[in-house]
Amino acid sequence: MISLVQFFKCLSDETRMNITLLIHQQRELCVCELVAAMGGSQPKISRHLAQLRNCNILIDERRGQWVFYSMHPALPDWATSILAQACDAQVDTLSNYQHLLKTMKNRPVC
Amino acid sequence: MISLVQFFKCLSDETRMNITLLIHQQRELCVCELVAAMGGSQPKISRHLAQLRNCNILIDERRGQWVFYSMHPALPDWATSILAQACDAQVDTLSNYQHLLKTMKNRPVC
DNA sequence: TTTGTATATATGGATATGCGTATATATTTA
DNA sequence: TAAATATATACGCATATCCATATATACAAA
Repeated sequence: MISLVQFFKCLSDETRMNITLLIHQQRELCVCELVAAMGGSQPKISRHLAQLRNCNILIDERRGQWVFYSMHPALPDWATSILAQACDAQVDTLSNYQHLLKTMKNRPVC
Repeated sequence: MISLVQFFKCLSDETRMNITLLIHQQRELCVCELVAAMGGSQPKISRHLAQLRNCNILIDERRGQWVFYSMHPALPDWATSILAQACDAQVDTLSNYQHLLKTMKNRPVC
């Protein structure tokens, strides 16, 4: 189980924080959607996703050529509560990402 | 005003996280109390306090030979909520610190 | 004013972190 | 099987972070 300080460390990078909040809000997203929303290079996003996966914040699931990430089902309640608060504090940035997702080209069909 | 990611960065170090949670819980503590509770060197605690002060998470107030730290009065609501959740997740460690405070020698009189 | 206690800061070094680039792997489609 | 797309990892480098140690500053008491 993830420790509190490890959880904060995972959220202490802007990219990782926004990835986590966006997935928390959208339930699941694949890597290419995250790349489109966050606007970084694919290896950059992928490396941060690996870290969040290794810390048991996210899980991944391959579906065809895509890999979808979602919140770890055993995430502690305190972590979920903190993420909900954080989403509130970050509504503006998140709605920006939502718009980029909607207008993204070649978005995979779920 | 502090950003969400900056807030998480401040809490991403074990010492800073525990300092913040303990002060959030105890309302205010002076540096020597924090040194006694957390068990690090005085310069180490002082450096972390300076960082939390510069980020507007804590404020300091000198009273005689002591400097007392407390939560910044303008801390955003989302930050306060996150700290409350974090305290819940950290009760065991915090009660440990409380005990060290109670049994500390030469504790300053408020 | 000297001494002691409390706190802050400066410095240097070890380690961690984040990134770009290149490349590897997996899957689908032709 | 070859080519295209999606994703992951390895490597090297620049920078950030954290710490111990030494020292500076502020205040209190003698």
